[in-house]
Amino acid sequence: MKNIKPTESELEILNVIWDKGQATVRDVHEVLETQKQSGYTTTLKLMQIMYEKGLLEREASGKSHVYTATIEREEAQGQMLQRMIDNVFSGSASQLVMQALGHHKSSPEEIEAIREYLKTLE
Amino acid sequence: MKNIKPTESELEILNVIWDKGQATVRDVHEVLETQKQSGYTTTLKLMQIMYEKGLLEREASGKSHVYTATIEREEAQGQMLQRMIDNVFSGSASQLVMQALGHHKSSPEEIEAIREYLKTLE
DNA sequence: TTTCAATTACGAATATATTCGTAGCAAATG
DNA sequence: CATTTGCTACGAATATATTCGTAATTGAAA
Repeated sequence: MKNIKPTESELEILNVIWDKGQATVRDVHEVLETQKQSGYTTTLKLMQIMYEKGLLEREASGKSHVYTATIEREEAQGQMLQRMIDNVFSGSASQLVMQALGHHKSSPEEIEAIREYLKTLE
Repeated sequence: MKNIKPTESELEILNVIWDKGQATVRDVHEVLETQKQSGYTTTLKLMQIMYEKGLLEREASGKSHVYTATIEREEAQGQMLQRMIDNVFSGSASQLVMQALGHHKSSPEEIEAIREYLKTLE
């Protein structure tokens, strides 16, 4: 099992690739551009580094590369969550859950979904 | 309202200060030493930087300084959680909650606590 | 008062992350 | 075939985080 720790910029890129399934540098850049100002080669360089780190895989396609993530979104979310639980909530997942529920007015539907989910856990 | 974004090392220090309420550099260092190897002046420097950043307050006491956090633990947890929800869970707190519940076998007591908590939210 | 031990202040070295300019290459276009 | 366009590779500059050695300071002890 792969243990990743993406930086903030890397996470932005991963989110685009997870959304799309796969993406070229240009695909990613076009999305990022709408969120913040940045140069094309910046995105390129980051994705090259992520490839070297093993965060991304790529395949040549014409003159460009098509990138995919080497780890599933859920897997990465789980790892980042675990780190937050350990480092910020003294290892208590339920503390985190209650903080999250308290601070972010969840809709009744969401609360119901969580309640349903709790049932399946027993 | 203060918006903080402590680094990993800063968070380790904050955790010690939150636990103790207040602490000198030595206090903090003694705790950190048990977790990882590091020099005293490293801890000192970090705490000086945190003071400059406004993460910590301090008061002279004898020849040393007594530090306190300028933000409550719960407030900081809330901010970090919000950032994780935004950056990792596409803004969905309930997604985060369900991931957290699913991945970390919570004890029946914890689940019960969460269920109770949900009641109070309606 | 002199000495000693603990503390702070400070600067520098190293590591990592971020940004972007330039060069080189290859495919498409005229 | 020459030119343009769009891509990758690469190196360098900058920013931020981390680590620690050394010097200066201070309070307490001898």
